[in-house]
Amino acid sequence: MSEPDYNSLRLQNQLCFPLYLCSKELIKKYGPLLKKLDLTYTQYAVMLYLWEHQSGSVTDLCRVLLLNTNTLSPLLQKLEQKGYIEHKRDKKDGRGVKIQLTKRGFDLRDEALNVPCAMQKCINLSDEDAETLYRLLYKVLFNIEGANHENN
Amino acid sequence: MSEPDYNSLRLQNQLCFPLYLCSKELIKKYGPLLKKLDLTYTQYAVMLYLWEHQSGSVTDLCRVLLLNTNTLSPLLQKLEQKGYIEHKRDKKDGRGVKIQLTKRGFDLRDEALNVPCAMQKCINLSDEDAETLYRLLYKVLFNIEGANHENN
DNA sequence: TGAGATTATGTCGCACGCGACATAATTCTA
DNA sequence: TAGAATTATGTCGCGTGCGACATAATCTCA
Repeated sequence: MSEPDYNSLRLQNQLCFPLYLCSKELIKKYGPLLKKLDLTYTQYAVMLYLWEHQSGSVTDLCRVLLLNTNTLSPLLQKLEQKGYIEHKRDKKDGRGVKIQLTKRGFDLRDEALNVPCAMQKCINLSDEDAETLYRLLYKVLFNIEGANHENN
Repeated sequence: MSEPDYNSLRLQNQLCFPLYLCSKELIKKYGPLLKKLDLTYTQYAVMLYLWEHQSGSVTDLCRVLLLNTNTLSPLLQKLEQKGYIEHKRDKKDGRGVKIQLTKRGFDLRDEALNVPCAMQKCINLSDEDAETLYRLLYKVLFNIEGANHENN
């Protein structure tokens, strides 16, 4: 018997590996920019959601950011400590919590305006490449998330 | 004065966001497959390197995986506890450490052979799309890592 | 209406991943 | 050749991120 083909196990043949590197390194690049806003990357993502939608439940945020409550709950507590958001129990449904921006959180948006531009310059892709990348990433996401829902 | 353009802050206009989701969700998909090998994703990446190169220093692994020693050191200790690798002080240069596979670590490769195939099926991209995605990811990596080296 | 199922949120323990810093060995240089 | 700079590895503290589980409120339906 001949030796099995181990090429599929080479690091350079893994699609997930550059994905992992890219995500990690890009988030690292956000660091200095977001530090000025006293935000981490995940906290920034929550703020992006809230700037766009004004408010939302923990479940809404979980669904959009693909995070579990056990990640989001402590993170939201930290954002509250910073004074950027408020927790409010839903009066109609005592289980639910409504997350809302404070004035300070709302005002932070203007300070964040330069972030996307700086990151775009850092990534430095042509519009066409960026769009292709974006489209393929969502295709992968759709494929693997679809597979998730089949299991549930 | 008119209101600033906040569109650049919309979640759906961030390239980093699907990257972050894709990486996170794909790594989650690896979970059940790697659990059978008693490996996490990052530990798996280390093993991929070692299966390919037989041995390497901590610095080698840091360079390839774009990780810091403060992440890798504890991780390598865990791999040693599992009996997959060995630490050996370099005799010529007392600072260096050589990481080597044990027999058990080496043999694990055969059990890992099904993993890339299963992941490819899960990602479910055409060869052409996969290649384009791969190419664009490395382009971004090159751009942002290049920017890193300028700063150093 | 009341017991079980479901839903929304949260806690606990573990594993990255990083910035800042510590330590030991080697190399460089005056 | 001694002291400074560099290099290789490692520790500490904090912030995700997840699986497993806990708790409280609501819903369902016999």
